[in-house]
Amino acid sequence: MALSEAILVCLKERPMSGYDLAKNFDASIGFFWRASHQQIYRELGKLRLKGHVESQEISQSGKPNRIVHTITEDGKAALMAWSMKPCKQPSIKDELLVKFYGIDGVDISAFIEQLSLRLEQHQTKLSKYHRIKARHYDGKELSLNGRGKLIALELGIKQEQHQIDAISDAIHEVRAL
Amino acid sequence: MALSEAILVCLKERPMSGYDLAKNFDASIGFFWRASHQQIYRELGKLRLKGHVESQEISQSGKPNRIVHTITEDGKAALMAWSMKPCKQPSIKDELLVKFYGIDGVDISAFIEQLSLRLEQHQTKLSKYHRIKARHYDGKELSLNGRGKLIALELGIKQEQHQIDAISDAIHEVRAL
DNA sequence: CATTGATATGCACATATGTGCATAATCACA
DNA sequence: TGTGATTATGCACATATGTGCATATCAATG
Repeated sequence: MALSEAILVCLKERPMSGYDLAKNFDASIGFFWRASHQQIYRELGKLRLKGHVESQEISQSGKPNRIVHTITEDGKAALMAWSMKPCKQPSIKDELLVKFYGIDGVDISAFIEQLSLRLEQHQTKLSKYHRIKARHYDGKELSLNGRGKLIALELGIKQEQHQIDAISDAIHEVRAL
Repeated sequence: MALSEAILVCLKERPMSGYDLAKNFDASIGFFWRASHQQIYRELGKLRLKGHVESQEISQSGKPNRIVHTITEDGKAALMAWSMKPCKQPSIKDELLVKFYGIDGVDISAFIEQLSLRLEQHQTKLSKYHRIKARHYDGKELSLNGRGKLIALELGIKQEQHQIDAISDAIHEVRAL
C-alpha cells in the first residue's frame, strides 16, 4: 500500500511528527491519498519497526510531547524501489453511480439532492485547490518537487472542473427522466 | 457499504447465482463498484442471514450446482432506505499522484512509462464503454432503468476521455521537467 | 493425450480502513 | 466559570478488501 510511501514522501522534505503529517494529509497530499490520524500513527509504528524511519521524543510542557520522525537511508531506498514499480489502478467505488444503476428503485427528488450535494463538494474542492495554487505556486520559482506538486494540483483542478460539468449535465438528464 | 446494495440492485432485475453476479460485476456495474467473486459470495451469505435474499440450489449434472438468489421484500425495503441516504464521497487513493508529490525521488523515464500505461488503461476502458453503449443502448427503446444505466455509462465515457486528455498533458509536462 | 478455460462455490488468512474512545493541558470566547 | 478548539498521542474493536488455495467436471485446443 502507498500510505507508507506517502508518509515517507512527506518525511523526505522534512522530519515531522504524526500530528504534522496528519495536518499535511488534510491540506495537501491527502487530496490524492486520504488517511486519518489513527492510520498515520499506526503506519508510523510499522515504519519504525521496519527501520524506514527513526523517531525521537521532544519534551514539551503543557502539551503532550512531540515524537518527530526522520526518514532513514533504508526508508529512502524503499521509496526509490517503490517509485520504479508500476502503480495500481485506483479502485472506483461510487455509490452515486450504483444508484444510477438501480434508478427505478430510488426517489428521484432525493437523488437529485444527493447529486447537488456532490456538485457542491466538487465546487468546494475546486476553490480550495485554486486558493492553494494562488497562495503557494503562482508566480513563484519552483523546485523540481514544487513543479511535480503543481502538476498534481492542476490534475486535481481539471478533475474537479470536469466532475462539476459532468454532474451538472447528469442532473439535467435526471430531471428529464 | 454499498456492495450489498450493488448486489441487491442486480438481483432486483432478475434472480442470479453468485457466479452470474460476479460476471455482471466484471461487465457492467463493477465499472463503478469493483468486487471479486470471493467478496460477492461472502456478501451473499450476509444478505441471506439478514433475510434480504432467499437462496435455492438448482441441481446440475457435471458442473457444480447453482445457488440462485432472489431479493426479498425486506431486501427491497433495505434498498429503498439506502437510496434515500446521502452518498459517501468516493475515497481517492492514487499512487501516480503520490509519485508526483515526491517526484525528485523517482526515475523520470520509469515514471513516464507508468503514466503511459495508465493512459492505455483509460483508452482500453473507453473503447470498452463505447462498445457496450453501441451494443446495448444506441438506437434502442430504453426502460427507466436502462436510461439510468446509460447516464452512468456516459458519465464513465466522459470520465475516461477526460483522464486521457489530462494524463496526455501531464506526460508532456513531465517530459519538460 | 495433456493443458487450458469455463462453470461454480467457498474457506482461511492477511492487510487495510473506519469508528469510537481515552488522555491531558493551554488558550480564546462568552 | 464553563465550553469548545487546538495540540498531541494512541488503543481497541469492527468492517472491508485482497490473496491464495481447494474442489470438480466438461469442452475445446494443441
